[in-house]
Amino acid sequence: MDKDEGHSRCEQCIIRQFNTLRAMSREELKKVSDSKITKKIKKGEALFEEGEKLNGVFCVRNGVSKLSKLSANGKDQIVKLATRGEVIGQRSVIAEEHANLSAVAVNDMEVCFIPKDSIVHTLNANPDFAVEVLRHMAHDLKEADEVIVNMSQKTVKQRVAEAFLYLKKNFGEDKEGFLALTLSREDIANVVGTATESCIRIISEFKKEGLLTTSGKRIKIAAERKLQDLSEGF
Amino acid sequence: MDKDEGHSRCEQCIIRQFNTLRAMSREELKKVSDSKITKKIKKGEALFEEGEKLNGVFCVRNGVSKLSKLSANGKDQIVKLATRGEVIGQRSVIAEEHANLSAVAVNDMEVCFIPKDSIVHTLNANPDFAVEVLRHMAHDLKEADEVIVNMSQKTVKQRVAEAFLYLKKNFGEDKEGFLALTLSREDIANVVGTATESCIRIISEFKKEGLLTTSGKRIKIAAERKLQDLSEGF
DNA sequence: GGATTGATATGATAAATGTCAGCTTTTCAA
DNA sequence: TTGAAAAGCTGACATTTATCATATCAATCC
Repeated sequence: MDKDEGHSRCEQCIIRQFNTLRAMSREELKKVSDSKITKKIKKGEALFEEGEKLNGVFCVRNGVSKLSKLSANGKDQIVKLATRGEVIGQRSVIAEEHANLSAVAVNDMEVCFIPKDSIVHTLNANPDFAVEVLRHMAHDLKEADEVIVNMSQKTVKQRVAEAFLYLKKNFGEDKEGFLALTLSREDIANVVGTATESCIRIISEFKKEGLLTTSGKRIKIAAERKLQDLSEGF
Repeated sequence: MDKDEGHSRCEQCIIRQFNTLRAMSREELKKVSDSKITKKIKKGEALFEEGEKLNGVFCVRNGVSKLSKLSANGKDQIVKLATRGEVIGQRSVIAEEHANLSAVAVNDMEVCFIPKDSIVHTLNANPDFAVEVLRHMAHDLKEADEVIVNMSQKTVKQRVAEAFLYLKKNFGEDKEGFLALTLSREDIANVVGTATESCIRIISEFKKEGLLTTSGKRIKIAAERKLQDLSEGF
């Protein structure tokens, strides 16, 4: 059994090494550990919805969550995919605002809910932690800027290509070489910001051109270099 | 003469009230004031270019700067317009990364350059300041998420309408009722993420429909409510 | 097994947007 | 003042993308 499973202490949790919690002192971490609640979230269930007031943050132990925002025309735009080691909801807790995004499990998840008190307290008391969170948010902001440019300047085809490269880079491949994270065509379309049909059509095209192969909804990247070139406009 | 002009002390600078610098202690502010350099930037000149290493941040005293990123197809995407009271370059300094955006003056500017040492030092020593910067960045991140959704889900026409509402809200109008910030058609197109010709065409349409009136490059919003509705998809 | 449902796929068509070319107006410096 | 350069504008056309309709496939439930 994975030694990080169950109700282990944050102090021993290896997940912590990958996120801002590593900048906490031993005592601070102990407090977090005492107040945290481990939750299992089934595929399709929501961690929270857009507009909801968050009383804490979620540290992802396993699984993937999509962070999305509903647009006026009724479509969901997926802004980020959060996986093992990432902390969700920090932005809203820090800004003391209601959630600007919804978080829904893409597959079965295990998360730790950390009440905001211990986070906010540490933020005000431990500059190392504050700066660590700040660095992390600065990084997210840079990524967001890049997404803005891609959304407005790249074609749908380029963005689809990029989405697959992103999935490979961030979630890797399984033993058979398929992308480890399997998304529905609709979810892919919502990442890319296009109609589901357009997305499916482009995937079909890519298959014909030998850039991808598929098996059911699973997708394998067959010519990464060509996908890369395509996504950059060649 | 404006009492904030010239080489005044940061302690007395009224601009400071609007940005993160207000969370600094008296001594910290003194250090900043001693090391800062006031600069005049002419319209069209750059504060810094994408990829450049920043040795500090810029506090805007007067004028407006466009923050933009060059896309692969050679177009500039304007990600943000920064005006009086805003601090530019914080993200790059905090993340210790090269600038991910270029900053170019949209009109004549007066800015204070603050070397990064005093910023970084205060960040590590004064949690209030760190949290203040963090709040600010959390806000920017939320705005960026909204831009992503708009870019991917709204039509060009909706985005143009929204751009004018944004300009009115953030920069106001002059005595005659024209938008106080005058941008070239190309800059508007680069905010919206569309071709300059498409942007011009839509402005012409809006004029015909009585939503806008123009005088040279100056633009007046004639029917704000209708523009609002249009931007939301009605 | 057969019925039902949701996801995937494809075609036909319409709408939105970009590109290119040419023209007019404004700007700015010699 | 004037003439070149830049910005603004418009039309024609090509391309991209969305929408609607329909068909197929796969999973699930009785």
